[in-house]
Amino acid sequence: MPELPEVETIVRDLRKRIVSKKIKTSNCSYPKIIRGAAFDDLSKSIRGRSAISVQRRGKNILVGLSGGQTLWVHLKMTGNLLFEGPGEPVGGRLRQMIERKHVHFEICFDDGSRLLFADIRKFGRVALIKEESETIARNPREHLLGELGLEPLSDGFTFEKFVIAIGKRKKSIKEVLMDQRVIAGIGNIYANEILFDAKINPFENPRFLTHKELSRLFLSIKTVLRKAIRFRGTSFSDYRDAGGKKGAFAAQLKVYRKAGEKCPRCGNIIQKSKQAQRSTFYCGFCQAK
DNA sequence: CCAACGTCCTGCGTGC
DNA sequence: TGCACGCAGGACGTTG
Repeated sequence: MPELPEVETIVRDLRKRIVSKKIKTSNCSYPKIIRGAAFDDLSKSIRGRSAISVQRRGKNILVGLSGGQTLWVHLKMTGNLLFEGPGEPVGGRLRQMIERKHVHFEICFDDGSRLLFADIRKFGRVALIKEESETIARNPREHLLGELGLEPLSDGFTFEKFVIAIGKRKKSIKEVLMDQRVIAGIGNIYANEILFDAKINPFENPRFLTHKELSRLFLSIKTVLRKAIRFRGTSFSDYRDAGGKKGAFAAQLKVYRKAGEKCPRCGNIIQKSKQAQRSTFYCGFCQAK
């Protein structure tokens, strides 16, 4: 479930903690999570390298290493990236993940600290990108990053680009918002919340949205994502930040997982439906078509 | 070309 | 109580 706000929270935490640290060793207990080259190759390639940057692109985490290589991580549904400082074993959920053998990959730094990749459902993936990270940014068809669309919190995310990106699509507006090739980083939770905030029906055809509705949607994308980052993301059962702590945005959710409850805006009952095999939550009154 | 569905996985909630 | 099943869903793969 980590979407843009959760990934951004993790990236900011990790940036403070691992930049300039040197990799001593790495271990992998479930090789299927490694994409591309075999784990042994990856392990040899990163040994002795230092982390020089931590960046986010959509829901992708990119750890830049000295020598020009980049470690790519995608957390998918239930993945966690957790940092354990030197000589300070973590408690709580991370301890539980370790004990239940949900840690599948780890990087040990030479100061004794560790970066752990844990994932209950093993959907998350790790890979080493050998080209320079700049090359990746310039080439949107780079395989591991897919064909990523607009970065919604960047300066390049303008209303004009947004309208062009949205306009041609034939699927419902909610499916379009979740399409990583259009806008990168929005998943099911924030698609629901953004559409509620913008008072737009999730089933609406993007072609029929008025200029006024598109303006509201453009604004809601930015305000909802920014607010969620301020609250350090949404935690239900699985998401934790790099320190193993929960995000606080779940208490700010207006419609997601609130079927049968009253709409906080108009008091009507929040509906639950399905779109492309995913749950959709909305208020049928203030998000009417 | 695109839409729709299947796949990967485990934990949790529900119903018999 | 215990078991079977459905559900959660991001992104990729396959099918039609």
